[in-house]
Amino acid sequence: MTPQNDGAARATPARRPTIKDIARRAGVSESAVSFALNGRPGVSQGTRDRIHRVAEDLGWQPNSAARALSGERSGCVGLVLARPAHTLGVESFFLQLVSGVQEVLAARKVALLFQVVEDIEAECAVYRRWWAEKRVDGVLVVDPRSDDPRPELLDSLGLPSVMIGAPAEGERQVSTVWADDSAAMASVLAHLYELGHRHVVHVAGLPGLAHTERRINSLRTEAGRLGLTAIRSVPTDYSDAEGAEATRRVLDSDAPPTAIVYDNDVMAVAGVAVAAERGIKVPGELSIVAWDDSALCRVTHPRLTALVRDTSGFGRLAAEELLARLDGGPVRSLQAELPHLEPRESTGPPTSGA
Amino acid sequence: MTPQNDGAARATPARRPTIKDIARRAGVSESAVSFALNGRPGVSQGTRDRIHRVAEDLGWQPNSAARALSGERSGCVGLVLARPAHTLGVESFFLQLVSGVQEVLAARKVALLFQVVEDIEAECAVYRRWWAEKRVDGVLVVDPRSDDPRPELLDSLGLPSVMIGAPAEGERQVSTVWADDSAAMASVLAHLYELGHRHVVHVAGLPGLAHTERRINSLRTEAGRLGLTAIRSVPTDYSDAEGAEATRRVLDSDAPPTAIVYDNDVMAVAGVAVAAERGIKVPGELSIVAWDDSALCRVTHPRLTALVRDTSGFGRLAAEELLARLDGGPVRSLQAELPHLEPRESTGPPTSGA
DNA sequence: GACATGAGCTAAACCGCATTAGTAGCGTCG
DNA sequence: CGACGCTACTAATGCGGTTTAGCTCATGTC
Repeated sequence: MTPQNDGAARATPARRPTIKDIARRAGVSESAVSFALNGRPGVSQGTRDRIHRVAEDLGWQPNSAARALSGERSGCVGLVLARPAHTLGVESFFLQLVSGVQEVLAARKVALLFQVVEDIEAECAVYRRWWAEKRVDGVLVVDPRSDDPRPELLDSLGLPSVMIGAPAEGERQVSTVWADDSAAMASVLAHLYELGHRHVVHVAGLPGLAHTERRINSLRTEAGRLGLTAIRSVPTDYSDAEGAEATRRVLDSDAPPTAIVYDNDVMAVAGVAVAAERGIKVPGELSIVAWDDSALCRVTHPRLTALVRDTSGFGRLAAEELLARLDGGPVRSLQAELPHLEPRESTGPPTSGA
Repeated sequence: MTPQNDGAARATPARRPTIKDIARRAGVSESAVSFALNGRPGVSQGTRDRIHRVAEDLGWQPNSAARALSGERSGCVGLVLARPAHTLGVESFFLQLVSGVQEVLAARKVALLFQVVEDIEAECAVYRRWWAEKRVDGVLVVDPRSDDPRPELLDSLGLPSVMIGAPAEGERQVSTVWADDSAAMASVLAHLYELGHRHVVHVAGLPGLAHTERRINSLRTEAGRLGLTAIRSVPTDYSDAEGAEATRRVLDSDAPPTAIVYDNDVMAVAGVAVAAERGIKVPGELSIVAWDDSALCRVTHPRLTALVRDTSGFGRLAAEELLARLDGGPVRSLQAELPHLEPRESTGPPTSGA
């Protein structure tokens, strides 16, 4: 079509304008342009306006590399997701989180560098590389663990960072944004208790994750407070397969529970499927609660009672905190809005008390 | 803990080594270092080895900004996802795609810039900005539309790009990586036809999307070939809500279908829920096929017959093509492996032929 | 022995911007 | 009226690489 493009050759459609071009057109020096465009003093209002007009005309945008090289900032923040590829299943949490993050970052013209890796070692390697390459100004860290090597690493690299999901441990230079899983678990158990459930099983997520531990501990504490003994948590890897397997195991036990709380939506749905397989009525014979709401929970039959969080709000909060850190703000620990329980059709009074 | 860190102040943990440091330590000029580290001629093997050793010792990594500024490349490619925030529901497709993309990019030390925006106008604005800022070397474009403004824009910007999902339209300098939706739809219809279905409804996705159009057209063509008349497609926005709504409508019609093909997994699951609501047996009275497999399809009861694609393989292919373009390769149109149908429990012969 | 050749290296320019250190012009003050 | 300070600007430098031009020395050639 375009005759000058013979195969591999790429056209050079329009040279990017630089401040030099602006300087020439406005009849001033490059420094004056730089001052004007960055709102620094040293230029008269008239000249400033003229420079802005010319820049606008030319459609100038700062070359991010040049800015990163001379200034401090790269204008990027990073997010690494460490998950074995096969685990990247149905997980609405992430895209929602990221969309919240973007909302805040985009407004400040900060880009998000995203990387998916296999495991936490690879994740640490990415941080090191990004740091060495000076590719990012800071990072958002997800899936905090109970014995997490990342805060120390990030601290030693001096890479500003925000942990998403768990309150700080130790005295690291790492902000945290978290939701109160303990209180949330308490509210779930209270809901089930009020309905009359005395025997509840918690199908938990990965044991290494900090929020898993907190949910498990909270469940134990609250059960003690209510005088319940037939309460326990069983660990899984969050997959539908293990969720189903755990469900079968607890239903097969001598004293099956009257309610199950699942640590994510996928496992909860898998649990419903197991119940359906066996002809167990939900919520008549078994009540089910999903931690984290999603389309999934509204799509099954019966629709699932779920713990709703404002995930994208969570992302916004985290991004704001990271930007604040980059601007020299203090290390903080921020708490997101408390999740609330959305009762739907999968929970009800047990038919026969234990 | 660390006494020198008083609040906002960030520590400077270790200066990043530069080629200057390497040059000094190796007793050569900076240019020699650059030549050696980039495998260019002009340095003896001995010196080259020495330089490499020193670089290794110092843990040197090229500063991405500096490299971007002097060289051509920024070492980043971009991916923009245009979705209204509330649509970011259960969608395994993306994370899987991205994980495949990363696998290839990471091996070449190319970073992925990721952005979620509201709509396609915002998406175009992001491309313009990235181009002007010289932030990315190329982009991956998803969700091709039947009348898509993006290829023209990217072409005019001279931004190397790969469209994921649809074959090229027109003569743009844009590579495409796509799956044969037409053939896939034909195989789905053949499967249902063999089982005895003569009345099939296709609950389609967004009408504007190119692959939606191709599926619809293929369905019509194939139905014609098989002599079927009671075949149609109904459009939706991919959400579980519209999927359920469409299901109710077609089941309420005068001549309800014996099988429904859904354009994604979420809607298929919603369809199963609607059937359950009404006591319609799946697959006895209604067969259901989901386009795109996911944990979701294996988690419901009955488990869904689904069209399986190697999504992360798709991502790998796209990333490889983009890297090839960046290396000056020609614009190509690559076809991914044909999706295959995975029969599970949601399809079977209809109880009474139409 | 004069000269071309090429390998191996260095010096210097450059990428686009930010920033620091001037400098010219001008009003003010003692 | 010269010292001083202020405003509005320019020149120069640096960020960390890549790249081009040039320089030196050994070797080969007729």
